[in-house]
Amino acid sequence: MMKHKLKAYFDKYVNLSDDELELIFEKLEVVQFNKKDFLLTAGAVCNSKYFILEGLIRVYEITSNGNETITQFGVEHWWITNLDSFINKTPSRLSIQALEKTVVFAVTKTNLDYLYRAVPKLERAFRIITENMLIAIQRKDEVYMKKTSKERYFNLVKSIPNFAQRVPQYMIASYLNITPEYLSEIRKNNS
Amino acid sequence: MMKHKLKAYFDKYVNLSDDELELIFEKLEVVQFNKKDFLLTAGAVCNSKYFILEGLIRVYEITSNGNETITQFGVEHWWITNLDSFINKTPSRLSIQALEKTVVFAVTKTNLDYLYRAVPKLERAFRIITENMLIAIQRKDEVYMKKTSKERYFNLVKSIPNFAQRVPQYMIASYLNITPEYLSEIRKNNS
DNA sequence: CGCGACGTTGATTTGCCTCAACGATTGTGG
DNA sequence: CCACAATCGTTGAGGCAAATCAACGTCGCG
Repeated sequence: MMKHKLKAYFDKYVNLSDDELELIFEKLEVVQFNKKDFLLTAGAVCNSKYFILEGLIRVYEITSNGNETITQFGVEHWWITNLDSFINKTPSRLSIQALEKTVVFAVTKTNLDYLYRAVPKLERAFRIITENMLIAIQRKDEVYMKKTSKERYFNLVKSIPNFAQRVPQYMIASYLNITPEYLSEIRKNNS
Repeated sequence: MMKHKLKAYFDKYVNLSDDELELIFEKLEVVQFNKKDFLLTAGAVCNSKYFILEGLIRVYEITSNGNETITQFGVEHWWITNLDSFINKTPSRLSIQALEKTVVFAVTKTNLDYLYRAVPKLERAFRIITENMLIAIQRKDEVYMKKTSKERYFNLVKSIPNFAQRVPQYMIASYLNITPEYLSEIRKNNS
């Protein structure tokens, strides 16, 4: 059941009483998205954080020269949002879209700010979660700044189960910052 | 005075009472580093976070093929640490070094964990600070993933005052992930 | 069935690297 | 305080990874 999943997740960071868990649960909304549905469309302000219960999403941007570049994929148990837009209430240049049928907890900024005050332990949990995201992004940067396209590709497909099967190749290429043509060549020479 | 600077900084995030500020101040240490001194050497565990009061530092790594690559610069009012090593107590592959005479507040993990409990508002402050760092690194990634070397260079030098004067070119090149030779060419064609 | 989305292949171009050599500047020991 | 070495920046020749552009095969879906 949903509430149980939430408890199991937060237990990794803090110990919540049943009352605290209940408070949090009341302020979350379970939302289901179908394939190709948008969690956020470019131009809008990102008003929610999403915790992915199941499914797969992508975060992407249409660049000035008109082609889309994917900045992030999200899978089960990841928090996804446009943090910049969420915090600063600025219009998002990024869009967030479901690539499969996806179920999330959505929490609005208003509700989250309320919860931080009502359940101080949540502040701690998100301090730690955010730190972990920072570490993850720094590790990713190490790979993406210093490694070749080939290494980045194999690093990615082995980090998410069945990734190459779940996502079209041109999206993987976009995320890796290489052209679909070149990714095709990489795959040909290594299979 | 040092304590005043600290108060002004945290006031941006939370309102601390004089008592709370005093508690925090007691657990910080003011440390001065001379040019070329190390705040952290590769192989050691990173036991402190550093808040730069004045000066300039670099974070860098010696890669497997023997040359150094700079992953971060830090200037006044930035928090610097190897977060991965700091949190997980793993040996750091990164080194942190002063590029100018640099004065910092240093806070150990033990003291910071103590302070989170003694001053819950600090948890909030660092939740927000960490979120801001995440936003900053995401913005940096946008530039570094999608832009040419030339664009990255001019983006960097205009973001930190006098940066090109304070840091040798080969370090800037390293941070930008280009060779010193190529940076030289970029500069020749655009001045 | 036909159309659009996706992947592949090949020819050409380009951004950036490698290697080597050479000024200019800095700093340090005699 | 000078001399020499080390550090730093520049220039040029040649090479490679990856992009661009264009064309074509294939598959799934309306």
